Parts: sequence; structure tokens; C-alpha cells
Amino acid sequence: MPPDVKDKATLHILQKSGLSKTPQRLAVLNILMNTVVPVNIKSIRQALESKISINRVTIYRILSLFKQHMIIREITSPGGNNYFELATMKNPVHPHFLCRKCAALSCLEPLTFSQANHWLTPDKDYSIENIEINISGLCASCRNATKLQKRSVKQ
Amino acid sequence: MPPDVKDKATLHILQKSGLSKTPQRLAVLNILMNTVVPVNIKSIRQALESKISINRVTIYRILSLFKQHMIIREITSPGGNNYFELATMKNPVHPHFLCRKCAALSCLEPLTFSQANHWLTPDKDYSIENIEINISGLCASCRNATKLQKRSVKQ
DNA sequence: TTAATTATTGCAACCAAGTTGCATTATTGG
DNA sequence: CCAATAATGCAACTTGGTTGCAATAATTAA
Ligand SMILES: [Mn+2]
Ligand SMILES: [Mn+2]
Ligand SMILES: [Zn+2]
Ligand SMILES: [Zn+2]
Repeated sequence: MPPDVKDKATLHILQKSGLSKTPQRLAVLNILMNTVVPVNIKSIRQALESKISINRVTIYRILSLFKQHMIIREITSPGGNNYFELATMKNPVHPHFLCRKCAALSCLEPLTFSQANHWLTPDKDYSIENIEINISGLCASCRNATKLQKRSVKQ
Repeated sequence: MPPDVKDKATLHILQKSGLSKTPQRLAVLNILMNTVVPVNIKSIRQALESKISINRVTIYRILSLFKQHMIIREITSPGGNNYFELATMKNPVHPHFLCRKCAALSCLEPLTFSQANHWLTPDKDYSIENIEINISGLCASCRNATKLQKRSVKQ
């Protein structure tokens, strides 16, 4: 294992979950830790290319493992290109915004308890484990782009 | 076209959208109209089998077309097995509950305006087109089943 | 009602995403 | 360092969905 990959924080996360420390796992975890927005598998593979040689199957297995150990969260996307983000205490479950044009995913403010409470009790019979709120539309830049385009067409 | 398939209501829906009335479209629409819970493609295909001979490609094309014309809505599912439901005025956008065990999807009460309003303005820069709320966990019957199982184990 | 025009369907081939079994290789704990 | 255990890489496979095009059906207007 190349020592430069051994980031102290990433190592600690694996240790806490009792997972063995392989360069592949550290590399994947590194990407998740150093990105601000959630990333989909395609971006993860791209980001890994320059850092380490890793089989695509391994990426699936690592992500699946991280999810089981609740190291990461998976954000469902309409087209099936799901996104992943770190699931730390400082980063609680929150809604997301997905731009239908550029497919950029951004994180929104988390729900307060009173806000969530309404959905926490849809029925006494359900046991609720997860609430996913996904908002879609046009992001700021894509919205601006279409505005400018319309103006130039009018001229 | 066999006349027994020509349900008056389904015909009218296609007419309103200016779509030509093929037996395949009527059959698909019929299923969506006669089901209480949203259905995924697999169930749609199964339901169609006994009614009409239809190519799987045609089903995809019809569903895609219905979505464009806002006759139906697609409900995103974590695993990618999305569900479809009729999008009428009497059936506004609403949250859904997906059981992680039996994969049954059920409809929850729609948001009131004041409830939705909080999410309608995450940022002035976004233009919001859709809000999807998906709650997951265990449904009533699956929850009961596990309870009973635990009890019998304890004995 | 008929015939031309236009739209839809079926078919086959293709593509992308994800999964599985198993041999090879790496990590761990002593 | 060595044995035991676990993770990875590889190839093959499965599943879900898409595309181009020829055959067929629906529409429209004569
Ligand atoms: Mn997020
Ligand atoms: Mn519903
Ligand atoms: Zn955008
Ligand atoms: Zn259930």
C-alpha cells in the first residue's frame, strides 16, 4: 500500500467500522471525503483513474460495504445514476436538488425535527427508516443560461 | 382494434392529449386506471400478458409518451424499479412509502401548500419543477411478521 | 368507403449497469 | 515471518432499457 494514500482521517473511519484497510477502500473514501457535492459512480471511477488502478467490480463492492456500515448514504436519482455522500454526524440526512439540465446535484438544508415530524408519523403501522426528499428543476446557472438565450432569440 | 378494450374513460384521456388510440395504449392506460397502488414495469407487463400481445419496447415507448403528456407520473425507486401512477387533478403529487422487505409501494396524503412551501423556496435561484418525497421502512404487514417471528424465537 | 399519408408497432441488435463465481493476491493477527 | 482469512481482479453473465428500420395500423380527407 503506498503510504501517501494513507490519510489519517480515512484510516480512522475504516478502523472504527472494523474494516480492513486496503488501498482501494482508502482511495474511494478519500474521494467521498474531499468532495463537497455528492458524486455518482461515473465520477467516482473518473476520479479514481488518476489515483489508483481499481476494478469496477471492486468499486461496487466497496460502495455497497460502506453503505452497510453507514459510512455513506446513497441518494436516489430518477434515471438510476445514484449519488453518494459521506454520512457523518455533522452531515445529517437532508433534501437534495437535482438540475434536470446539467444533472448537478446539490445539498439543501436538513429538516428540523418539527418539519420532519409530519412525515415521521404517516401511519402508526409503518416503521420509518428513511425519508428522502428530492427536488428537481433548473439550477441557478442553467436557469440563467436559458434566460439569456431567450433574450437573444427575441432580438 | 377489439371493441371490448375501448373503455370510454381511457379513450377520452388519449383524445384530450391528441394521441392516436391504439389497442396497446388503451391497454396500458387501462391498467394504470384500474389499479389502486402505483405499478412498476414488471407488474405492467404481467398484467398486459393476459390482455394483449405487446412488445416490451412498445411499453417503454408508451410510458415515456404518457409521461411527456403528463398523463402519468413516475415514482423513483432506490433500486431503479420505478413505479407509475395516473396523474389526474384528483390525484395530486404526494409522498410515497416503500417497504424495504416486500417492496410494496403505497401512497401517502399529499402536502398542503403551507407544508410544501418550505421546500418550494430552498433558494431564489432554483426553479422548482418537482418535489419527490419517498419514505421507506417496513409496512404494516411486514412489521407484524417480524414481530411474530421474534416472539416465536424467544420461546 | 377508399386510398394516401402519417404514426405506431415489432423485431433484432445493441448498450450500459450491475452481479456472480472463482482464482489470485493482499491484509491481518499471532 | 507465516498461516489464516479477507479483498480484489477477471471473465462471464444477467437485467433493463434503447435504437434503427421495416412492417403494420390509425388517421384524414377525398
Ligand atoms: Mn447531500
Ligand atoms: Mn401515489
Ligand atoms: Zn443545471
Ligand atoms: Zn412490506
